[in-house]
Formats: sequence, C-alpha cells, structure tokens
Amino acid sequence: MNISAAAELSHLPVKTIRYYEEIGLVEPTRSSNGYRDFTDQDVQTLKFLQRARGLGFSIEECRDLLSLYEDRNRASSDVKALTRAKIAEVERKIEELVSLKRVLETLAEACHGDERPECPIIDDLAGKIAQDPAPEGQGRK
Amino acid sequence: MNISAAAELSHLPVKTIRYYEEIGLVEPTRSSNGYRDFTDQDVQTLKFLQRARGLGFSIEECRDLLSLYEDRNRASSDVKALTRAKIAEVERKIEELVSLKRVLETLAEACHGDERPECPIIDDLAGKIAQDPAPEGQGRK
DNA sequence: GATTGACCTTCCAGTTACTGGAAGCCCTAA
DNA sequence: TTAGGGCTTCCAGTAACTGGAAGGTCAATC
Repeated sequence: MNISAAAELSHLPVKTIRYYEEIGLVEPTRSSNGYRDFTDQDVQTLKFLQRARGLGFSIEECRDLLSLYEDRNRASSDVKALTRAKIAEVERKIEELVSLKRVLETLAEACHGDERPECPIIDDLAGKIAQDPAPEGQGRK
Repeated sequence: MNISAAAELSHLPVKTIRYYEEIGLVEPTRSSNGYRDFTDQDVQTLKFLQRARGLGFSIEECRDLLSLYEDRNRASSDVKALTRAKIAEVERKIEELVSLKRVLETLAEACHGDERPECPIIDDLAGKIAQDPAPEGQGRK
C-alpha cells in the first residue's frame, strides 16, 4: 500500500512516516515508480511506534522496544525494566511540575492583580524575595 | 564585568548568556577589546530570566515578562494573567503525565518480568489488546 | 620579551522529533 | 489532454540551547 494508506492505518502523519524511514525505524520497499510500498507488517511496526511514542518513549527507546518486539526470544523482564524506568521518569516529571505549580500559585495568590504596578510576581522574579514577614502583626495593617 | 562573572552571579551558563544576547534578551555593551561588559542591571535581567525559565516560562513568555518588568506602569493584572495561564498549562501537563503513568503501571503489573518471551507490554504496543479472558477457567492449566 | 594558560570572541554544527514548503514526477479520470 | 491529487526529494525551521574549532586578549611568570 502507499504511504497515505499506511498513514491512515497507523494514525501517523505522512511526514512522520518518511522521517521514521529516514532514521531506519521502518524499511518499506519501493514500487517500480519509486513510491514506498508498505506491507501489513510495516503498518504493524508503525502502529507500534505510534503507541510507544504516545506513551512517552523516546525514539531511541522505541528503537530498543522495537528490537525487543522483533526478537522472539527476548525476556519479558527486559521490556518491564524499560517500562519501570519510564515510570520513574514520569514520576520525577510530575513531582517537578507539582512543585512548580505550587510556586506559581503562591505568586499568583500574593498578587492583587489590579491596575496598580506593584506586583509580587515581578518582584519575585526580580529577586526581591518579599520575605512577607509580619507573623505577629506589625507590618502594614 | 566580563561574561564569566555575569554567569556566576546569574547562575546561567556562559553559552546561554551569549544566546540570550543573540536573541535580544540582554544587550551588554562591549569593552574596547571586544569583550562583553555586563552592568549590575544586566545581571539583574539575567537573574530574572534564570528564574522565569526555571518556572517554566518559555523564552517568548520571558520576553513578555521582561517588558512588563521594565515597564514601571504595567498593571499587576497583566502579570497575574500570564501566571494563571502558566498554572493551567502546568496542570494540564500533570494530568497527562498522571494518566500516562497509570497506563504504564497497568502494563508493568501485567508483565511477569521473567526470562520467558511472553510480554503483555509488547503485546499491547503491538496492538494485541490482550482481552485477558478466561474469567471462568478453561485455558491452560 | 617570550611563553603559558585562562578567558574571550565568532561561527558552524548538532540536539529532538518532527513539520512546512518548494520543485517536480506519476497516475487516473473526464 | 488537462486537471487534480498523490508521490518523490531536498532544504529549512522549530525550541533552547550546547559543543567544538579557530583564533584574539590578558595577566602572570620565567
């Protein structure tokens, strides 16, 4: 089948498929007219890539997974290890984002958000760590 | 001061500072020998950028924040709006990652992870949605 | 004065994973 | 035969740097 059919079946853009061929993830044969000719197996590979990329595996990880996929003798533990590592990575990213969100929320809450120019967000970015003291009343009203 | 001093004070790599100059985020003057000469104000700007980037603002958002920073008449509501939008973005990313993590965990848990080649992770990636039937016993053993 | 070594400069290329666009075949239907 | 759509390759651009090469500058040392 032609590239557009493969694209439709694999839910990948045509451009992406050409790119995957360029970096050696798929190797469709060519018809006499020079068009790429995808087999059902090629489409399977593309679908595999589409799913793995959607799960956050990098291209290089996909390459590894693909060789495990094609290796009828691989140990499932190898695949599981890759998946566990990816889970840990995702967890780290989540934690980073959560703490980032906390900082942003603190800033947003401190900002009155009106027409006045005073802005604790800008002040914080500028390095004026507001301190925001007065735990026992003593500052401004 | 020279670029390495500015780098130390702003906690930014030298290369990054040169890049920021290239894209117009800082404009240090030049000494007679051609070296960049950073003022304390320039370093303030660099620190500002370092913090804002660390909080996940893109370069273009940093540019906006910077012009708000430099605009003594800006309304704090403008800054707050940018921050709120960023919070929403971070929340979306967190949700995506959480659901991604759930999928990966489901796969990892289903995988026995031993020397045998059968692997539900690979099967899933390959599109064999395991179905995982046999709820009333009937299959092997 | 010469040399060493750190620091500075510019410029080019590479990273990740595509995406857009131009120029130009190929194929089918009207 | 012409129009259209699909296909090809190749080049460039994205985001935000990072690495490296080639070469100028400076301060200290011999």
